[in-house]
Amino acid sequence: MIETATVKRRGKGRRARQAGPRGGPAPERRAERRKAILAAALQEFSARGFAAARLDDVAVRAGIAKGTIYLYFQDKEALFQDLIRSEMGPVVGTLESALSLDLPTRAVAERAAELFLREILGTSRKDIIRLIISEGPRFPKLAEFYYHEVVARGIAAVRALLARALERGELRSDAISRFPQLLVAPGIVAIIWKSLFESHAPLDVHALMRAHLDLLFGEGNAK
Amino acid sequence: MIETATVKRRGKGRRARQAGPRGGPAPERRAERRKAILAAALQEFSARGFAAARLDDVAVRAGIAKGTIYLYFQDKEALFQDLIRSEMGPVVGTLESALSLDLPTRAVAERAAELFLREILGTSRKDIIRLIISEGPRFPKLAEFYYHEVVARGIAAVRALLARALERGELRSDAISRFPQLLVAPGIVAIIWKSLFESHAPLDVHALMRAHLDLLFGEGNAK
Amino acid sequence: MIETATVKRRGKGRRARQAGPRGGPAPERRAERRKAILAAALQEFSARGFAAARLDDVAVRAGIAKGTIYLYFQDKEALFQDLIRSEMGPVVGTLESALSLDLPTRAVAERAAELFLREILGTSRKDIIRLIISEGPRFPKLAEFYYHEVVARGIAAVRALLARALERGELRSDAISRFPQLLVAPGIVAIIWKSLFESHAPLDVHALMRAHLDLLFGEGNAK
Amino acid sequence: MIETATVKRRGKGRRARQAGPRGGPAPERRAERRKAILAAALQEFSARGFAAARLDDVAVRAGIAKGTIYLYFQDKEALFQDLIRSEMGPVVGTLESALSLDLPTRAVAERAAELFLREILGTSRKDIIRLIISEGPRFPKLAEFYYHEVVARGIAAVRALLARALERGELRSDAISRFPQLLVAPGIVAIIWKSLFESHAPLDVHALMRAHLDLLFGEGNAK
DNA sequence: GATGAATGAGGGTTCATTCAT
DNA sequence: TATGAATGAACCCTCATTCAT
Repeated sequence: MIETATVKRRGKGRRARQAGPRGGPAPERRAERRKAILAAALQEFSARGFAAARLDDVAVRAGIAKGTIYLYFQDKEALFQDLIRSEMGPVVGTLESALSLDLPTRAVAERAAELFLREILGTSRKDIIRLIISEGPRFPKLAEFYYHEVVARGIAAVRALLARALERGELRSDAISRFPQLLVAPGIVAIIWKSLFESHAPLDVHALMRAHLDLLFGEGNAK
Repeated sequence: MIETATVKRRGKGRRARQAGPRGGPAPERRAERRKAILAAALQEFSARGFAAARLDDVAVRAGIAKGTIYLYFQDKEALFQDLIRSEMGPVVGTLESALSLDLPTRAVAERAAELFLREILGTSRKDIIRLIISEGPRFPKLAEFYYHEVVARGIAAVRALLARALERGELRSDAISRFPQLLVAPGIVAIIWKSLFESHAPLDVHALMRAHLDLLFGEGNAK
Repeated sequence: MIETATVKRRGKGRRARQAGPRGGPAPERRAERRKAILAAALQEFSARGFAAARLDDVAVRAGIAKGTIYLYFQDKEALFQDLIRSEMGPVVGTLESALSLDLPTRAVAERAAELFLREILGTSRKDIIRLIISEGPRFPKLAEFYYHEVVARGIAAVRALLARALERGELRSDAISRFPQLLVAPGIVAIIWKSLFESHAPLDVHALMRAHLDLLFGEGNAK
Repeated sequence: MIETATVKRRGKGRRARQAGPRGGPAPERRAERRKAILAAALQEFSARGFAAARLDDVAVRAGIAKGTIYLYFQDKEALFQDLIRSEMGPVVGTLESALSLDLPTRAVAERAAELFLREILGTSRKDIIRLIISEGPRFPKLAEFYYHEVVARGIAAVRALLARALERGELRSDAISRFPQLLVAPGIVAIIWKSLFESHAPLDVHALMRAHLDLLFGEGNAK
């Protein structure tokens, strides 16, 4: 087949402008729009999934023209990935500091649970997590990012906390220390339940988390 | 018929024939093909997700022509829903009977865990579960079906088991009795972990499940 | 930037089917359609140029649906390139045999000129040549193909003819032998003239060619 | 105003301002910018063709903002047409005076050839000619302009020269007198060759032109 | 029934053109 | 005057669905 060096122009080369020369004519107008697009994208992506979401709808929801999206994001995929990253980045730090408080372990765990309820389950970040679960296998680099930036850091923080707890004799077993996934599992399941079954069988996530902690630490209340 | 919130392009007028006029030309040839299509569909859907999967690829994988799919399934959506239903139905019964065995509760739980590992995590059924998690919000009727046919029945069986266990004093608390989700959560997380992070951090699901049961029942082995 | 191995599916991989399994259900129906598309494409491309031509218009002109084009050609570029190749290939052979006739050189040249007038200037092939001139720089591989398959072969044939002519003393000089471009130049110019200026100043190409041959061979008539 | 057969999207209502209200804010700054834009446009148009060239790239190359182009030119098409006209105008005069020198005809022809090599083939004007060849059919008014302002004047000058040459017996035949295209043809072909085949088969245009003149005038050197 | 060529609506992306600053 | 962000019409290409064979 005859191939050419032609016509197909900008591959991933040209990227959405990051900041105009002299600072750009709209200093934080730009940031606002970017946020509006990300917010709209979150809604559309989480309502329809990556493939089925239409940038047309994202634009309408963001109150801009379709082409404008491309002034802020390379393409649909970059929009998706930027969305994931911008939403998840901030929480990890908060989580890490919550886990490193010098309090009785159960108390720390309860703070973390509250944090999860307030900052994740109660916000659109839960949708981000669903998106990662759903689309991760199709976006290996995104899964990798999420693993390194969120999961691995979270696991490390949990392990540090639990090592101390074990020393202090606050834990029944080293099970969650070896498998921090066990600590988080109910949170994940809560997210999934709420998005699939909430209308059929509402779940009292507060109570679920309390029961979970009771299992781990024995009954008791550190509040 | 299961309806969804998704948009349809062409009319839903004619439906896939359910049985040939005069008895059908191929008695169980028909069943074979149906299975081949479902198997192919499972692969494509779980590799790409519902929206991005192409019926063309399903057909190639099933070794048939594209149009043939429409002799067996109404449309792409029906294929997807039939797939979910045909795969998950059978397991529930097995699970129910495993949970109703008259053995020490820990032993029953271990059987159930083995069953999960063997029949779900070790097979393509884990992909079905991922698909439900991913696409459920877009297919409310499917989530409903899954809730009633799988989740609710599973919960009922677990509750029966645990009620007995509580009476017998085999459980530390009534936590999982009130929230059977806690029992299942590590299994869900294992499925997700394997599809997203296995290459970055392999997970020993056997050990994970054992640690989980240790937490619930205290250390010990009922085998 | 996060990259993925994702989503972007078929690059140039999947090619337009070349022939169905059992010969294809439409034996030469396929060839007919292909021709219809090529004919339509020729019109659109030569009327608007490669970039500005719309496949939509090609489809309408060919009497088919837009998507059908993609059953026959990989993409717009492949259609363009196939067009050039399918049109120019055949003529070269005819030209070569015309040039190798064992006749007085002037007679051979006149046959070639007639051939040019009849088979190129008088047909849509002149548009192909214009297209190559116009788009060649943007399609280097196409220019290469054209150079090797048409130009180089033409030059070789001309050189063979002229070498013989020089031996026989039929030529005034070895100028065109060294620069066969000189032989062809008026033909090229005629094509360009007709497409640009014909309406302002009609050109009698017959007379032009005769005058050209007179210059090369001295006045005389071999017919 | 030059009109074309091409489609316009937005209205042609407002035109590029030709001179600032109260005299214009920048006296010949304006001319400089105009030149910069034209130079940039030449590069982009000749590299990509009219349709595929992007005004964005023109602006970048000219070191201005995209919108600024519209302060100097009506629209893309006007820019293109102004480009052609501004580049070709000047040469014609030079050519005409070269052709009207009172020297032996062969000498005049050689001067003209040198002029062509130096002022056209050796500069970006050759790209202008390629552009006219390529886009002329889509811009009839441009072809008309080019015909009247360049071609017709060139032909007239050539005819005058050759009439004198015939009288003086310096020409073998009246062929080129009747068809001045024959005189120019090798130049055209050289332009095309260089843009298409130079990398495959370099062409010695000097030698080509000399051989051409030898054919017309018989061997000899008037220098 | 089975096939696969054909259809055509749809969506991502581009880019000429406008206009608020 | 100059800027460049914003617009939105277009266009290439895909793919679910149909239907003649």
